[in-house]
Amino acid sequence: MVAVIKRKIRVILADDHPVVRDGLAAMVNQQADMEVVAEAGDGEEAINLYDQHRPDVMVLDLRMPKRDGVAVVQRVLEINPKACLLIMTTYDGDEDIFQCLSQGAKGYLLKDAPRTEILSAIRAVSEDRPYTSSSVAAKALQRMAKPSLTQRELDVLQLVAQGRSNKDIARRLAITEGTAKTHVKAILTKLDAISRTEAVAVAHKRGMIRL
Amino acid sequence: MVAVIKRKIRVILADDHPVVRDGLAAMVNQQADMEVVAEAGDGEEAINLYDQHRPDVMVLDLRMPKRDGVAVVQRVLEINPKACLLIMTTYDGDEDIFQCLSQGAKGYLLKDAPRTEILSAIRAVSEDRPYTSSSVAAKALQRMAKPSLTQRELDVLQLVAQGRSNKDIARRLAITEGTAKTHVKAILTKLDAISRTEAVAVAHKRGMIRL
DNA sequence: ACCAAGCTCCCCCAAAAGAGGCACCCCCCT
DNA sequence: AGGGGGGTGCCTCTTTTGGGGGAGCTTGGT
Repeated sequence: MVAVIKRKIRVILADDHPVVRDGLAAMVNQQADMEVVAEAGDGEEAINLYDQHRPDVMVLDLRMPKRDGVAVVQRVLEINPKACLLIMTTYDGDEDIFQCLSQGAKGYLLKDAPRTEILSAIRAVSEDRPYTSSSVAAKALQRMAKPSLTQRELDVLQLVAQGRSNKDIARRLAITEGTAKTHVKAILTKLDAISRTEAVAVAHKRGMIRL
Repeated sequence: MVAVIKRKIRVILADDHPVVRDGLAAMVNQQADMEVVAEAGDGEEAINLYDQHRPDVMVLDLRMPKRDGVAVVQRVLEINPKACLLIMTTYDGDEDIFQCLSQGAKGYLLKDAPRTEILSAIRAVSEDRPYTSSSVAAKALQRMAKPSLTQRELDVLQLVAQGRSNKDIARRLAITEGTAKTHVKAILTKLDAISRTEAVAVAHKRGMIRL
């Protein structure tokens, strides 16, 4: 075996939990072929550090203070369209992952993934190969079949989830109660729910809303 | 300065995310006065490993597969009423932390706590001193004032959160619809909500239900 | 023994929600 | 020019919800 001289994969970690950053850093730095060059604790920092260091891979938590994963993906890809971004989240079924992936993130991981999977995902993404955990791939297919909500419907859904009445929703969105009801009806149909409360449950399970 | 010979604090880590365990393990093992003696990935394992190793401190994630934090606290305190348990969670406002603390857990931490806070919490708990992060202490006081739900009301609330109608809830709990309505009314009053959907939002925010 | 709390059931009544339908306008795409 | 989707508005009708009570029954504690 001839030792191949190769530059290490340079990694930035972005997660708001110091514990998680430590864990990832420990894992990464133990590998011969990769190293952590910076760590960010929120979205803003992640963007700044990406710009400074231009790493081979950035590992991004989907939910972060200041700017969430989606926003960071957008901004970083503006800075460098070839950026290799690996999204990491606690919850599968998070609607935002699809948004990230369709915007150009290269891979997606669950936080409860075993060490080996995390490391191989980083390697894959660093070579510009997409990596998607199988559970996410499965969900993506399921999702395709299901109708998606319009922006307006999402606005209404958000208020429904807060427990607002149709009348209240109408006032806040400056529309009539009848229109609010129309939107709610559309939401119920699309989410295959019988009542607004069930719609909220479904939407939450699919990660379409944050409570 | 005379070096004081002291046994290290023996720690067990229980968390379903390998990454988090790695992070905590790295932090703990870097300290001169503590060491990780075992790691558990779910509630069952945590209980078994506690029994085997009898550590000075067990750090417990509140949300774990098989058995959640509350159940583990209960069981471990049955095994050893003097056990020093440090609860760790992602979310503040999680109702279960109060249950854990009142059952005899010695401390509570948020996962986004800085390293120093985590380490000092472990040291405090190991000496049988309670450690409660200030944000939790504040919430505990607020909580005192608020009325608590009865078990039956929690049963109903759970079904309400799934979007079930009163009639449906009545069938599942083998009571009349009238009684279901009575419970729902009590829930609305106690949670200070106008509609069932708002009640679900409030309950979720307070961590009284899982969706 | 008694009272309080919790669970159960009942009444009436007003308000809200849900189902079904129709219609207009605007914008984008073919 | 035509078509489709999205947003808006309105109609009727039934069902569900929510608010106000009252009233037994058991259980646990004082």
